[in-house]
Amino acid sequence: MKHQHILEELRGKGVRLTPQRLLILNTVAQGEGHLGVDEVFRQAKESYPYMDIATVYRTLHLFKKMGVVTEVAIGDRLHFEITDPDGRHHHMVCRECGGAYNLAPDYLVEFRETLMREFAFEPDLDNFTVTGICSVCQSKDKAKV
Amino acid sequence: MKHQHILEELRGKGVRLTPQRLLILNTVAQGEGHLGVDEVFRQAKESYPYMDIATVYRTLHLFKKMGVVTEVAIGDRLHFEITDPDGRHHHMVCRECGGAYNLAPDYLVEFRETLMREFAFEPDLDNFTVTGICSVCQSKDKAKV
DNA sequence: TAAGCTCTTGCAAACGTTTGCGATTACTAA
DNA sequence: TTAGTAATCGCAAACGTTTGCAAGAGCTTA
Repeated sequence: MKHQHILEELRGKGVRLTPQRLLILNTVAQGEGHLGVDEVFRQAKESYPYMDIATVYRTLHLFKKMGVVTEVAIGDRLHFEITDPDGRHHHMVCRECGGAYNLAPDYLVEFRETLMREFAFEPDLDNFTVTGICSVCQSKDKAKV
Repeated sequence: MKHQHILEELRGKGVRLTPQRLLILNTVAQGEGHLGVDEVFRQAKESYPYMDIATVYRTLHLFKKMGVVTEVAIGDRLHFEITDPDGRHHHMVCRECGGAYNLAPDYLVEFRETLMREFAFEPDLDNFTVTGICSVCQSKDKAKV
């Protein structure tokens, strides 16, 4: 069981650490990359058969609100990952293959400054996703034509 | 009935123009700004009581695929508007008040070029939405503290 | 350690959205 | 104008997600 610091943090915020929550946290942590809700549910259920899908949803939303996990929209489906501890990152999601790529925060600094200066609009760039077509799929598409 | 050019365009693409579709198109067009699915449904039902919610969903998705309407995510809810004919625009959505502001394409040109150059990632910036806090709500928040 | 308070869980029902299907309708061609 | 064909509609059921509620469990205090 890693993520001891996350547990301390949650306890400090008055979040009760139930077996279900620990299990879901572990599942998300072990699921390298990004897991969908149903995948988290299925895996957690293997360890604890009474696990309820409603608990999974409630727990993931709680973790998201607490900043412990990050939600990434991949083609209409929500995926979850443990929040990047050393500096947040963003995502580029390919609409063709569904692949998710990380994007360092630097690339958004200027965009953010522009919106602030021009519109006094403070964008949420902590959890930012841009969809598009990745380089691999671009090559494939060209090959088809 | 405006939007004659849209009808021609749809017919040209082999889309059947049923009364239900015309009605939904008019509803979206008249609903200044952005209408939710339920609002489109309710308004369309006033003119044609047999209107089915499934038809509204199917039609809006069809129109979206045809490029006739644009989908905007406003705080977990999808809204629809007639696609901007003279140059597309983007949206800034306030997560506090739910307000949607237009954003001219210019502000994204540089961001797009960066992603292309650095990652060969072609972003979908035709229908781009960034959430955040608008200037009005920022002032309110300050006042509360 | 045990009691008590509050939060969380599991269940079931509700909600919003999507899908399958038979009946109906828009469009095409004669 | 009419008949034929394929797409669309309305209905109902299915699906994924959220919510209400009573039973159960975590944390605090003494």
